[in-house]
Amino acid sequence: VPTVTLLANELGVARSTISRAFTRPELLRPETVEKVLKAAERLGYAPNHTARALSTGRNGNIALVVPDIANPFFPPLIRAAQARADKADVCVLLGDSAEDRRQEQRLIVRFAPQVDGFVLAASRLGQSTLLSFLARRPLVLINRDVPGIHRVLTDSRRGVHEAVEHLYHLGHRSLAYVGGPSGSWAERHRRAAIVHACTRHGMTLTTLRATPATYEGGVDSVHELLQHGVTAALAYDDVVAHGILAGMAGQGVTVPTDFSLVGCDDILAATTYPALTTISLRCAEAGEIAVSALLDSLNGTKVTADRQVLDSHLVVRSTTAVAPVRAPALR
Amino acid sequence: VPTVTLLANELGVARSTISRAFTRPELLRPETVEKVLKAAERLGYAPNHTARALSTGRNGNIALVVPDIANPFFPPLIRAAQARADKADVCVLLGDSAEDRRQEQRLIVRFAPQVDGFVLAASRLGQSTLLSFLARRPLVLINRDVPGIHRVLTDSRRGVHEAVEHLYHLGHRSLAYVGGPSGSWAERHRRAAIVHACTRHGMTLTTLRATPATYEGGVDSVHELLQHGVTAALAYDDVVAHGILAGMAGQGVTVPTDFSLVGCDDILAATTYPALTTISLRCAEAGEIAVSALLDSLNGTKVTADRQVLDSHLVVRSTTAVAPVRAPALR
DNA sequence: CTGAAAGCGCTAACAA
DNA sequence: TTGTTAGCGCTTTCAG
Repeated sequence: VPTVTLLANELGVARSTISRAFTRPELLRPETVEKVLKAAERLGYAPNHTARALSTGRNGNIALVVPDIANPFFPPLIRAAQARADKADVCVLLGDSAEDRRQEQRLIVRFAPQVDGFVLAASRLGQSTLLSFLARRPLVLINRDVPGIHRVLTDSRRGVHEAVEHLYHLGHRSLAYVGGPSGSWAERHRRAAIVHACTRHGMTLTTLRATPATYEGGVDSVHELLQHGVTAALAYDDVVAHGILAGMAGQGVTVPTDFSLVGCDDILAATTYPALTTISLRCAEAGEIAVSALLDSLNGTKVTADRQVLDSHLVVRSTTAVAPVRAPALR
Repeated sequence: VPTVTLLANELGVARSTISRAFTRPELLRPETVEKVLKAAERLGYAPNHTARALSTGRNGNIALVVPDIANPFFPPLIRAAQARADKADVCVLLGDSAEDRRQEQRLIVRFAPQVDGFVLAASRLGQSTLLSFLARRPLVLINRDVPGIHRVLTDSRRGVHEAVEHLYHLGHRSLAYVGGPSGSWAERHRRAAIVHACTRHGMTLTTLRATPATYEGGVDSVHELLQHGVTAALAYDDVVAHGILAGMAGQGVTVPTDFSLVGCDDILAATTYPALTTISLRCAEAGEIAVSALLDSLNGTKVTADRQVLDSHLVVRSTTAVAPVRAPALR
């Protein structure tokens, strides 16, 4: 593996020149910089972050911890986060906490010595625990609202409002909310938004819960859903909605003719049939923004807001239609 | 922050003694170890991993590079890889090459100095490039078959064979293969397997290609697919199959009554409607095995095989049925 | 603008 | 069993 020394000997310059070409090129003559860079390219040289870390005290890594990589909500977020970090020449250590707070804590402790900061998505950790980590390392939260910690939140309120309004205009008057995990910030947030929107539109609201909040949980929830005599439902997220779609088909209920359904997150894009009407949540962007915020705080750039809220909007596709004359029931 | 030097001076011993107390305590007199540990505790000393890495050349990190995190094929693989690494107290640096070989190469070069080895999934890089990286760092490939490099391959042959047989028994005699990206190892492998299986069963085979190999590509391929007068299709992967399913529904073709469809990978589990008959490929396991192999080679444990092939099998769900009397056509 | 030299904190021969 | 002595690869004063 090539090092500064090798490169320096190769070019007949000092090691510091190599170093400067990468860290402070403005101190060098442009042609020198170019010469070094070209040689680096040719010999496959890249600065050793570990060595740099030892010398500067910063190691150019950040950690990203998510509850479940396999949940489709996260890959786009991870991807955007990684791409953003990459632009700043920062590497991402990825952790999957398996939705387990103990595991999450373990990962954080293990990552801590080799990262400059953390992005925690949908953290399950308690406020005080989080605050104690903040004392050690810069920290940015996604979809977890803890005062005092920089956080980026995907706010579904506007989208929920638009969805309820959309359904109202289609003639629906009774709506069900198929909720998700009781511990999650997103769930609390979403539930509150929908209660509010329904009150405002004078819609009857029934709430139930998909357990677990997965495709299967969605399928299973259909049984209960059909007993409530509602003509439409809003699901905790797209995955649950997708399950409901399948469950409905299994019950011979045609969506959207017999029943209207709205998802949340917009992560499945149009990959359901019929294509899912959903609340689009800019969740990939949340990953990018969180990383940017973390990077800023590492660079000492004073961050303006420490609570960044990302707006949402309704995307109408093909699972919502005019309310049926009679609500579908179990057959 | 206390360092070895500080601690050593404090205790009037050599720095190496401090070091040994933490890394090879069996070399020291127990009372010495205890003395050091107690002083460390008192002064709040903890070994600096970065410095240790620089000195030992091993930093307890590995890199995992995938072409696209958002492709549902990878999250389970990443998850399994991360879990396996975690067990060995090793951190995973994740890279997304965006299906771009230049980007892949960039990531590898950037990661190289801070990882002990690489796992490259579905690499797009040329053989010689790969071999040159191998010369620098241990390397394990997933679904890329390069002699001389340790690789783990998900072999779809058996599953393809079972699928063709299954369709044959259901009365199908003409089959289409909707292929994927021409550069990919999986595509070449799968295509060869299906050609072979069809020959063996005396089935007529038509091959086309979903471009791109995505849900949308699958949807789009339906138009061409219906012009070939086949009664069944095998898709490059589950994502393409999922698209075909939607495209068929859009064309008023009922699956499986009018048309039978088989996916590949088994990553969507049963989250399509109807639930997809598919070839199950143990791809998560591939991630775990690749990491294990890499870890073994880092520990100097001689690896037995350098070409690990994971078997596959057909999982019959609900998208295959008795062949229709007439092949469906465009309407 | 570039070179020389001194570490960053730790580990690992080699001695003693 | 413990100490001595070199570095690991990079950054960073300080000179030139």
